Amino acid sequence: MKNILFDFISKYVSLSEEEKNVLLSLDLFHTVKKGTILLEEGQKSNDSYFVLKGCIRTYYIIDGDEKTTAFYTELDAYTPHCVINKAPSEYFISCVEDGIILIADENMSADVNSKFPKFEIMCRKLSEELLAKKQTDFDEFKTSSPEQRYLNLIQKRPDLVQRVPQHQLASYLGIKPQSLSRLRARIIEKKN
Amino acid sequence: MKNILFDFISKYVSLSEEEKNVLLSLDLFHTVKKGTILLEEGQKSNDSYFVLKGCIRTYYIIDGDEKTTAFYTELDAYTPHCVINKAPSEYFISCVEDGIILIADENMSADVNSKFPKFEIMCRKLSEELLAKKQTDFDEFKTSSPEQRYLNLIQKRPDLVQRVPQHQLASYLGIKPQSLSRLRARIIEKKN
DNA sequence: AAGATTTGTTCACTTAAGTTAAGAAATACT
DNA sequence: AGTATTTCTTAACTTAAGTGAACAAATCTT
Repeated sequence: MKNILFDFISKYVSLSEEEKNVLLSLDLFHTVKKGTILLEEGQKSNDSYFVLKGCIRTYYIIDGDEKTTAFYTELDAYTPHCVINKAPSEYFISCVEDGIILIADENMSADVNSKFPKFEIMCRKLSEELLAKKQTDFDEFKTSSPEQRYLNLIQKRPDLVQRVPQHQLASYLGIKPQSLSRLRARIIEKKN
Repeated sequence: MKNILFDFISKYVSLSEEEKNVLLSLDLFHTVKKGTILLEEGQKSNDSYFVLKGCIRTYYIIDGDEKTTAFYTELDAYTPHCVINKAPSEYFISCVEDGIILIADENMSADVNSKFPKFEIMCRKLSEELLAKKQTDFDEFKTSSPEQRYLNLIQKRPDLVQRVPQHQLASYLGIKPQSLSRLRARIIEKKN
């Protein structure tokens, strides 16, 4: 797990042994069980996540039912909105599978960032990159139909379709579970 | 214009006079005419934008017609994806109105960031904030209907509905111009 | 293993968006 | 000012998503 983390970091900055040891002294790694709720609606939090293994999802409860809006899997980093704006969370975060998650408290990060400017640089680069990518994903979503979005998902994140329940995928695609079922049947129909 | 910029920056870090002077020495401010194209599809660029006055939009050309996916107005900062991934742009950026735009070349930013860690911190905070907000906007988009999205837009960015052509708004809302017309008629109908 | 719950599919019906086309209104152009 | 172009609306028709319900399949639970 350490290696996975350091390999990831090395894409942004190169760490000395000392810096690596500082990170390892922080008790960042957590094993989580499927179904564990990491954050609840209404709750405040200072935790950012980095998925080493497994899958976590964010979901809202609107009119009584779940709307899943995002999945984070291996090597995905994620800071919830409530950490940034210091307000109660508007959504839940839970674990789709058993996994290993790195959890970094904001005070921790601030500490490390002020001691090692390298981390500050890494965080900036990573955020800039994720922001650009998020915007592109959003663009793609806006400019395509549910069917195109599903086909696109099969291409870009084929694992998700396997590891995540259909009804969660449906809201991730901005539609109802029944529509996803129908849409899939339609695609198979077209192939023949 | 200088004051607008420094007021904005002061929300993230406090600058010394020296640091302010460094910024002002960089020839960042540009007046732009409505219709000016800042970036074309296929083109490479290192420029980030900060809108002091006016409105810029990003749009794709898909099957021959424009799909507008984002608007940036007063105090919005924006770095195109092609700057981050060093690849040719997949979309255009153009000016919706006459305006004043701050344009920062990446070399410039790198220079300033390495001389003044404060800027690095500001960029990290700003990116983190924008990323969190973008995700929330995306969530909202996914979990609502075109009509809800339009009503939401009237609440949150009422200026946009005034200053931007309907057909650009339509693709921003993920629908066709005719559907936006119909949807607006439907809303007015409901009021009576 | 039996029963309960969650998950996924199908169907009939409703609602709204996509499509194509025509025309009105506003804006830009010379 | 008059013409051309762009922008916006309306309408009829098509297509696909939303809704509610029933059922099948898979998965917990005990």
